[in-house]
Amino acid sequence: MPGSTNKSIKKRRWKRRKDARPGEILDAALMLFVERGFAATKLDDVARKAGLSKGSVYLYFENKETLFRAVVREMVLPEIKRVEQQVDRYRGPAQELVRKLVYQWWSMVGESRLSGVPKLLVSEASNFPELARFFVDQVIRRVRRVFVRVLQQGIDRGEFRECDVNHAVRVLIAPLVFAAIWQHSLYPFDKDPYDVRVFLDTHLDTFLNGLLDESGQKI
Amino acid sequence: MPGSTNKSIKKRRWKRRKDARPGEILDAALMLFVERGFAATKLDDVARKAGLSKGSVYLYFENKETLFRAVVREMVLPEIKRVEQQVDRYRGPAQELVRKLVYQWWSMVGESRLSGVPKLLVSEASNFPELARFFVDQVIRRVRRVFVRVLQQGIDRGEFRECDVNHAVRVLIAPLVFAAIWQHSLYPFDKDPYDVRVFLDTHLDTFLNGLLDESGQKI
DNA sequence: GTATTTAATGACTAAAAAGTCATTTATTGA
DNA sequence: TCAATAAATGACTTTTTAGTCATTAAATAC
Repeated sequence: MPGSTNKSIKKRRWKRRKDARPGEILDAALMLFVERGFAATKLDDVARKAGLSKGSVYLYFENKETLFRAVVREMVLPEIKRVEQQVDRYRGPAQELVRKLVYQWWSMVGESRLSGVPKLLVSEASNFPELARFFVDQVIRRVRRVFVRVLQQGIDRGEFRECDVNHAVRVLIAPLVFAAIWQHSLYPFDKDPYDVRVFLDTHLDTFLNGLLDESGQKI
Repeated sequence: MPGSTNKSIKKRRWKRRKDARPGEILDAALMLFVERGFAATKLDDVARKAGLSKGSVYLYFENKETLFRAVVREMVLPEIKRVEQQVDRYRGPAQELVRKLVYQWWSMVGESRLSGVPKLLVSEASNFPELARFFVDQVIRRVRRVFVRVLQQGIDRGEFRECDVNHAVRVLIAPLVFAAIWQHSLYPFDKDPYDVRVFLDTHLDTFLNGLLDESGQKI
């Protein structure tokens, strides 16, 4: 019988959750900003997705722009530090390290909600120049630096042939970033089958094979 | 003496240029949409950039969305057809063809205003699903098909080793698209020097070298 | 030169979404 | 249990920008 369950139960309209709110708002905002972009995202939608009202969002974030900046800064930095540490610890053949890093990067960035951040920053860079600068300095360049070290190590060990490491690292990274961006943009509209793992494997195979010292060992 | 030159010259306030307007509006719109995205682009700005008033834009395009769709459709299709024809004509070693295509692609897509289109579509895909579908079908997949044919040819000729052509082609293309997107997004904020030509060369070197038949010829 | 046509304008209206705040109500603690 | 506190609301105001249209003036035809 409908209505019998809530006969005289006073429904609590909302709960106080001061501590949980900011994180929930950031999560909801990240998802919508990634999907729609900054300008096309309504704060009302963010609020609804985060399970509160628009007015409450303004209790935690000064305005829409502040929220946007917070999304990028808060979500990204903790992760990038983890990568750097992981690389510091590793010892072994450069080839193996590259493979490990690529797969780790994918499972961390590619499969988590964070994978949307590259798309978001590519889309909004010119609307938020100082955020773009922050992202390039604090994320992109640090990731590059990590990979440069690995490649240089490989060359020093004689695994890889001499090459322009600065550009090689960009060639190595480009398909990774591309895959993340793709996932959040045109992938859903592509009818041709495509497996990110196979894509990364293929990239690793050709890239590493192409980088092998001519006299050197096979993969 | 200021003012003497326009003493009694009746200044023409505007000219009738019915034929030229649509193209000029499309050009201006493309630039702004690429830079700022759809929602953040004001029709007033498009109009000013195109050298007319906002009201006039509505003489040529029904509304903002129609204009957006027109930008993508009108600008892209003519170019893609040219690429396909160029490939059809070519005969020679697959390696050379790949190199030629990459450089041609760059000078056509990378250095022209069209290079902004990939960024635009990546950014707006989920806001314009049917445009995204159109772009994937009519551009991306056709470009892939062209490159697949070349790679397969190389394998058949024994230049390249056997491999998953469908994924290899994505690995080949990803850095190209990435470079175009990068150029229009985070590149201006990157302090590390980077030369697209060298980037493409490095990519070609590792990719082609990585794809060479193990028993085969050197680059 | 004058009348007619229509490209072009810009001041206007309408719609949408950002941002505010007086009020409500869950929570705390006396 | 009741008063005090502050988290949360949602109706409201403001701002922004898409879209309209009566008017202006350049081009054309007579």
